[in-house]
Amino acid sequence: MRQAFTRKSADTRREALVAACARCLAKHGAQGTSVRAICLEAGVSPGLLRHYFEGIDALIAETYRSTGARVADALHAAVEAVAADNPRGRLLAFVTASFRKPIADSELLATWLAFWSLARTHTAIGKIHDEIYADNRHDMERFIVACPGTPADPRLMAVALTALVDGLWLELSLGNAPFSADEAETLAEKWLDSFI
Amino acid sequence: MRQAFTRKSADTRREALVAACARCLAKHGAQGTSVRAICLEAGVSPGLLRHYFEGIDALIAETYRSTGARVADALHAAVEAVAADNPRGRLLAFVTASFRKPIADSELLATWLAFWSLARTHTAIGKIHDEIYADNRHDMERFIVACPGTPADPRLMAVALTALVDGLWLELSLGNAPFSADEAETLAEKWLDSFI
DNA sequence: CTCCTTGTTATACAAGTGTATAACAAGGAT
DNA sequence: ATCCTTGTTATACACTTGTATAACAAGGAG
Repeated sequence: MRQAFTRKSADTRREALVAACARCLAKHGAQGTSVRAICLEAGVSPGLLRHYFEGIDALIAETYRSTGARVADALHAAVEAVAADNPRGRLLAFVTASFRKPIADSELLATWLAFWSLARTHTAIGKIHDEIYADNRHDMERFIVACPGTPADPRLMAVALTALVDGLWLELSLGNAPFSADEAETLAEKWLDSFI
Repeated sequence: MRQAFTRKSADTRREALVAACARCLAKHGAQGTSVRAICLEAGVSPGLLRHYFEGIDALIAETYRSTGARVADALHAAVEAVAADNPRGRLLAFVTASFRKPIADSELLATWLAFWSLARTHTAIGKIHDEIYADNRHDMERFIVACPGTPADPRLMAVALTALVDGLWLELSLGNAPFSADEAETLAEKWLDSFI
């Protein structure tokens, strides 16, 4: 006897598969993320994945794009919570959002680790990575130059601040970090005090 | 006909397997690192791995320890190249070594990504990670307090500097970074200027 | 109602995975 | 020389992997 199934539109299915892929990467990491695991998570048969995507790599690439957008949205939401006439507060909000949920999150890190691994070998995914990071750094730079007392080289400042935030985010998300989210926030603020 | 083989001591074989595992992780990433791939790399049959290690996870854990020690050695070698009466120069050497070979290296990053992935789920590997990072941060703190004009909270300073270095190292090693190793060095120096 | 398109499943397949096990070979002890 | 220990290989096994393919079912068009 065949399993009953509901017929859905292509877009809905693609989105559902991307979401399932993200959940899978988060739960089981890159190792445990297979066609079967993803489709089980999506409540769908393995064949359907290949009906909508060229292969599992294409689905992961799409998931990278989607996850990157979700992160960027969360960061911008944090910024929008601060008044427009407080550019320094907005920059600080953009930065410190990385130390709190939903950005600082063990499962998001697991997803990101999988992306980094693939970015190194798979050039298509490498391109997506470059885009996401270029966008992020561009945003960071924009928020930096919006502040009064803009430093001489905002590009380099954005590079440094991004690296600092990434490093702190990584350790917080890995767990067992020898510092708290509050301390990370303090450090970021101190950094701003000295350079901007 | 059986393949000719040379009989070796247990220690030699273990080290050879660890080295092969490291090369494998570097070349093919976590995905492509299997018992068979490692043993092919070591020029040894698959069964031998289980003769010396409880399983592939135990070998990877040992490889993590070994690679961590190799990195720490490289960092300390950079420090020792600077005169003992120049503590600030030694700290800077410790920091900037991460932006040069052999630390800033795409294949080392691939290895490290595999470790991070496993550290999240495998608690035994997580412990090794914590040890390695605690050691590194401890060294960093030691080089910081050795400088004249030690800041109020050297622990937090070490946290921040470690995060900055990690973030810059990560992007440099991933490739296509929008900044050079020289610029990373400049940024680290600027950081020292402001805080120490 | 019937046909036809197509979303969806079930099944099959070849290749790869970690591990278990027995046969083999090398070198020292007797 | 012979035995015995043990390092090492070859092979087998059960399981998972990504993918291909044919059967099936749902819903609209005629």
